[in-house]
Amino acid sequence: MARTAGSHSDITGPRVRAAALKLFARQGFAAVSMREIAREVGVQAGALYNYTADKQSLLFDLMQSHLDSLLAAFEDDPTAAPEARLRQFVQFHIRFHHDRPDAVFIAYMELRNLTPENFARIEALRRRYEDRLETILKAGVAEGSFAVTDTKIATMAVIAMLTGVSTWFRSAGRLSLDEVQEQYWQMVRKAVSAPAIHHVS
Amino acid sequence: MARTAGSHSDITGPRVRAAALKLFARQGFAAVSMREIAREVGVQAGALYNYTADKQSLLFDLMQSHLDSLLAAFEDDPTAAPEARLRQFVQFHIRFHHDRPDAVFIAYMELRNLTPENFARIEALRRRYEDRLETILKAGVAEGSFAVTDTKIATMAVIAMLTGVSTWFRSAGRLSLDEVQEQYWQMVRKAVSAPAIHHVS
DNA sequence: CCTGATTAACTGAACATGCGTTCAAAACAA
DNA sequence: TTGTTTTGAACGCATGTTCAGTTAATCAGG
Repeated sequence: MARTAGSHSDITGPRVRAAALKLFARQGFAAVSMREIAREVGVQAGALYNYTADKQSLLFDLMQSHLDSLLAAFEDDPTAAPEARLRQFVQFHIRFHHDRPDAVFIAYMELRNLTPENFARIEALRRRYEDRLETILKAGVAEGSFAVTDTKIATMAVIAMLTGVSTWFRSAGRLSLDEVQEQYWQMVRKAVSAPAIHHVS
Repeated sequence: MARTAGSHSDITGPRVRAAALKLFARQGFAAVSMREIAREVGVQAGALYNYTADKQSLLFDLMQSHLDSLLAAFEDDPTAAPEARLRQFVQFHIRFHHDRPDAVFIAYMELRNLTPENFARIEALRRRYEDRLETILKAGVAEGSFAVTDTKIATMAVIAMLTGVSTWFRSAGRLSLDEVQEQYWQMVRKAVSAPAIHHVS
């Protein structure tokens, strides 16, 4: 046997990526074999090499397109108030990551399985995303509405806090995503705002 | 050849655990072979099975003892002010995790490589640690010094934020760990405190 | 609408290598 | 001498990747 009925690269290609995404997220890159991906697609292992040079490239491509779409999706309005921009960032980050749990998981967990060159490229993309947030924080500090000692640290703290949502949030749980977004926004807002001057009436 | 000079289980045992900790953290559980661990110890692969039933148990033991020592090391004073207790938690968490980068990495990244039973036991330990923080937050809310809508969410947010330090902090970097601890404490304090009533003079 | 040639997609077997684990035999420690 | 610790070989099976061969889809010309 050889070519199978209905086979077409426009169809199989995305299915290979989807299967790899799912399996890498569930089991980890190193624990997934090419034969396992092939089985998920419904194809023999050899056929995968029409769609990727090797296993490593498959991982890299998944990470790269995740970060590309992350950067493309976030819209920031530099003319808006820093607090509004930050609120937008918080809500966007939580929503975007919630919608792509597998890609998020891979992008954070499988960095060590990248070759040094690929790692550097992924890190550069991640850095660009972090810079988008830091730009907002800097604007707020310059304007006086935010008070953080070090915008780089605050950037890392906020992103870690927001990304952590995906480790525990379940749609079937006690809270809706909207409620979670709102509560995280309140915490982030307070964390970066000027400290309270308690007005005792 | 068989038994080697100087061999002793009191020595080899800890070395096996140390080698596994190091390699699992650097390359991931699935990517490390028993032969690789053995080579690091300076022994043949078969000898490892004097110290662990199998590879899975080795991972579980490392995670369990990490979480055991985490729970044992954190000292909370229920009679102190909630803000002081929270400050203590923040500083402890950052310091403890900074001192054990490999164990932290494994405890967060390799959960999916545990069998269901082992996973449940590790999760229970983690939950107990989270509960320690939530207890502090609840005390502060009851007392009125903290203002968070949901203490469970705040707990997860704070822990994610603090644990994130280990993803970027380097001792050789721009900031000392003391400075980082202080800045994170300020952000956490503000995030959970009652919102500012801006006093315009 | 049919026929034949060409191209694209896939199979299945093979390659060398590595895997976790077991165990009889051997050598050291007490 | 007894008991502990390690070796080294072996087990069956899985790994990523390559490739000649085979079949389905596509296209050209009537």
